[in-house]
This record gives sequence, structure tokens and C-alpha cells, in this order.
Amino acid sequence: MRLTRAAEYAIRCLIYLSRQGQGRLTSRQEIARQANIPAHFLAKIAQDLAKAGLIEIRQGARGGFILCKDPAAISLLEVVEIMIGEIFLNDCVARPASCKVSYHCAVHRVWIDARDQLRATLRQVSFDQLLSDASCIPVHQETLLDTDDLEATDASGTDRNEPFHERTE
Amino acid sequence: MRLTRAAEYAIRCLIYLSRQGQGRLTSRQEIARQANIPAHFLAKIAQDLAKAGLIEIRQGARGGFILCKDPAAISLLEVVEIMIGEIFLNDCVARPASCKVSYHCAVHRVWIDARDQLRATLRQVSFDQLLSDASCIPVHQETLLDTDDLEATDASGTDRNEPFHERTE
DNA sequence: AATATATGAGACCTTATTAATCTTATTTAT
DNA sequence: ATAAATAAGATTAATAAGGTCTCATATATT
Repeated sequence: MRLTRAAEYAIRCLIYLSRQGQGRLTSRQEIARQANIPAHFLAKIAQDLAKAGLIEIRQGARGGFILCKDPAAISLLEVVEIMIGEIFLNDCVARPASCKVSYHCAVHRVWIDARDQLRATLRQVSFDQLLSDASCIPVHQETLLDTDDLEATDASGTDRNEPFHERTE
Repeated sequence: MRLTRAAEYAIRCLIYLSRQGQGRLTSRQEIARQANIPAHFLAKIAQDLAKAGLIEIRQGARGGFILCKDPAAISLLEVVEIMIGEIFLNDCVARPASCKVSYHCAVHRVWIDARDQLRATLRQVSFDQLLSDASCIPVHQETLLDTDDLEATDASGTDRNEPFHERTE
């Protein structure tokens, strides 16, 4: 009963883009590096986010991602469910057909309530509330030095606390 | 983000045993058949429940499971966490070490809150509240006629829905 | 004591999901 | 035209879920 990595990465990606500001283009490589997301994996995640209309993907040289919506208008629930599908906490809620008596079932009702509550909690959180300095990813500080063909150096995330040091080859 | 089948089966098993009443022995086969649980799988699940002290397992001829606690004293949360481990909704809550700034992280706080809320909801539900007629498993159907050679049928239908059955040691 | 009946414990297997990665396009700035 | 970037989907590796099987052990009955 755990969020997937893809969803966590999507949240990190959107936090990063929200900090950049709506409408501003950021390269996939930069996001991958700064938010510590495997670059190729991020490409796939971005496709889901684009399909849902949260970001626009710009191809070609100097391409990247652009946040389409106001961070205040994007809820955490929205992003989570784009990535993992609608939240259900148990099977008989997800597929009522699998449970003949579901409507009357006491257990069923508990899970319905729990689910509704969880979704409400996540729905109340929007991305403008998630931009505080000490968030999951380091605050971007114009590290626009060109690292060319460098893929996200996974490197055990040693740069997560020090996002501002120059990458001296 | 879904409950496992093992946990759903455990809940069904305990509902069945709760209906039988605390202290009353019921064979694994009967529970498996009535609550629609693969019998061998139930054996494995029962071991977890026994280890946690919820049931006692009686081996040998005329063996089976015995509910050790008052259904009112068993919470849904307890059973769920016996089966799937402590509930965490995301990784950085489960393993704070994986997230260097977790204490200050806004996203982290949301998941902490959501988790606490979910656990509180499940904690409030006890098994005596889950015995209503139209629950996930049928109420005491005496359809034990199909399997002839079975004699663990426990003589007559004295298993009414008395929550507090006298302990017949 | 011998036998039949039950479950215990854990190894084993199969399938599904997760988490990436790789490869071959396609698009765009210069 | 070329290099720089992402698109899209196939492929792979690792992990977990869900269930099955086998041998061991315990108990009631004869």
C-alpha cells in the first residue's frame, strides 16, 4: 500500500517546474539531474503528465517541459492519480462486481470512507503549497551551466544537499 | 496502493470466527469454504494471525482455529498491519533515511497526515461492528452437504450470532 | 499402539507489477 | 545539413503477490 516511484518522481518533477514558474521551459536533463530522477524514466513519466495536460513537451534542440497550469490549480491528488490511476484501497471497492453484497457490507463501507478521506486530503494540497525551501528536491539556483550530453548522474544522490556546486569534470 | 489479498482473506477469516464467537473452534476447511479462501493460503495467513495472538491454532484431528480475543477488542487496523506491515503511503515516510530533509518537507508532511488519518480510521473499526448479516461472507449457510466425508460440521446449528459465546474449553 | 485426520512450516512456483533501460524515430534550433 | 533534444514503444531485471506442494507434526479415535 505504497506510492510508486513513478508517482514520487512526477511530484518531484512538478515541484521543480512549479518553482521555475508556469510557462517556463526546462530541459528534461536539468530536471532529471536536479530532482534526482533517472532521465529516461522521466521521459516516460512526462508523457503521462503531458497527456493529462499538466505539462507541454517541446521537442528538438533546446526542448524540454513547460508547466501548463498554475501550480495553485494542480492538486497532489490529481498528480498521484494520473500516475497510479484512481485510488482504491481495496479490491472490492475498485471492482464492485467482485463483491456481491458490497453495498450493504460493513467492511466495504469502511474502505469507502477511508478512501474518500484520503482522496480529500490529497485534493486539498496544491503545488503552490509545496514550494518551501526545504522540500524533497533542492531549490534551484540558476545552475544553468551547460552539461551537454550528460545523462543524469545517479551517483547515489550525493548532490542532493548541495545543488549549487559546480560540476567540475 | 491496494490492500493485498492475504489481508482481505484475513479480515474475512476473522469475521467468520467472530461470528462463531470467541473461544470456539472452527476447522480451517470450514472457514476456507464458507469465506471463499484458498485453504492452503488460509493456513499461511492463520500463522500470521496466531503469531500476533489473535487466534489459537489447534492441530490434529478435529483441529482448527480459535479466536482468542473479544471481537470488540480487535481493530481493522490491527489485522491489516499484521498482514501487510505498518501502513506507510510513501517511501520517504517509511524510510526517513531515504529523504534527507524529510522533517521540513512539505510533501512529506502531507503524507504523514494522510497516513495518520487513514490509520485512525481503520483503528476505530472493531470486528464486532463488522458482523452485520450482509457482510463480505455469507452468514452461516449450512451448505456443508456437498462434501460427504467431512465431519467437522460441529453438530447442529448452534452457532447463532451471539457475540459473547461462553467459552467451552 | 495404529491409524486417520488435521494443521504447521516452509520451500517452491507462477504471474503481475514495478522500475528502469534501450532503440529507433522525430522534431527543432542553428 | 547537422547537432541537440525528446517521442514512443519494446525489452529487461528485480521484486512482490498469490497460490501450491510436500513433508513434518499433532491429536482423536479405534
